[in-house]
Amino acid sequence: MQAKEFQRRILQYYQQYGRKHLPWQQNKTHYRVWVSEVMLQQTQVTTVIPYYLSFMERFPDLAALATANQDDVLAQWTGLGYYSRARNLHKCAQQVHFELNGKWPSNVEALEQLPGIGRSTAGAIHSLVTGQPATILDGNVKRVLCRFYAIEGWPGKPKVHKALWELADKLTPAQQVDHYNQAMMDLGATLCTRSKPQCDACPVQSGCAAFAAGTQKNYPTSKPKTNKPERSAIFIVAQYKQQILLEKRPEQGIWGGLWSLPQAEMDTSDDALASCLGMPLPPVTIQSLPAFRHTFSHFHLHIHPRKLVLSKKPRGVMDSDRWQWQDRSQLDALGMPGPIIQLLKNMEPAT
DNA sequence: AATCCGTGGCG
DNA sequence: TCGCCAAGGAT
Repeated sequence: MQAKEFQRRILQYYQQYGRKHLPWQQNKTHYRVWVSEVMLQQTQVTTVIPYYLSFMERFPDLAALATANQDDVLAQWTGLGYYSRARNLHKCAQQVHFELNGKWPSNVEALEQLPGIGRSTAGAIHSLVTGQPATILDGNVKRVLCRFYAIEGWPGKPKVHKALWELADKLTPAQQVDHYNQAMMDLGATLCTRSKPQCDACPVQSGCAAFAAGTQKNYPTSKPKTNKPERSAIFIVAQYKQQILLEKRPEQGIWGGLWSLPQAEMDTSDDALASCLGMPLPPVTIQSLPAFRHTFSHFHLHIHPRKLVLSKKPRGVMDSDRWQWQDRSQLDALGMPGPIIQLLKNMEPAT
């Protein structure tokens, strides 16, 4: 099948079945499309929608986001994952608002220089907002292309990745690129799905190499397996009256920039727990709460909570701005990891 | 180039 | 219960 015919069918598919009523497809602006594209990185539409609506209510425009505190931005992102996206989103807003006078770059190359915007996201923003030509290559497009051309090899491999970009470039039309790109993502998300693809309804079935061979399920080639290591840590729930001691995590690393519980090595004794927080007084009680496991993108973490009920609020090390006592009823005001929120929510109220 | 970075849904 | 992976980018 020639590129022209492929494009014609994809555009026809868009007319009939393309998604046109997603929240970020209404009142299209750079700001609204950009926020949606970043939220949609590695994240499915149904997960994003409630976050997107809430985010737009809290930060209706670029100025609102650029002038907000990072804590407020991360609080909106809580539970969505990949928190560097939120930090970069905030940085990017500040750059465009303060350094570019609110004017978004008018070409893909300049868009790609902004924090959190890579090649595919830049192409998506540019094409979807302006309608001008730009290539995208997200997970949906990759899956469609891998099947259509029966491409062997995991798409994460640089060689395969490069080949996919070249094919994507070659197939992208000069006209109606916004419709074409949207349709390719819709096709991948609704018909050419990972499991049980609905090939009967596919507009490019007749040219699909995988369909012809009946090997749709073999594409894209899956990632080589690597076992995730198991890690364990003590999480300290230091409670004074109705307040919990929180520690802001460093920007780099897991849960970067979020407020979490102070951590300790597994072999830390109960006596050492209090002192490692610099507490002058021993806590009234130390109680072990049920451990649970949380899985990240690349390791498992066994969380062993220790509850320390304090009779007096300690002073000292916690005077730095990375420490904060937060009222239990106001935990959602800060960006916090989902599992930590759950842990604190499940805990019985203090006596 | 390979690794790091979350979470939820699915079979 | 568990492995897989989904609208990727940064280092």
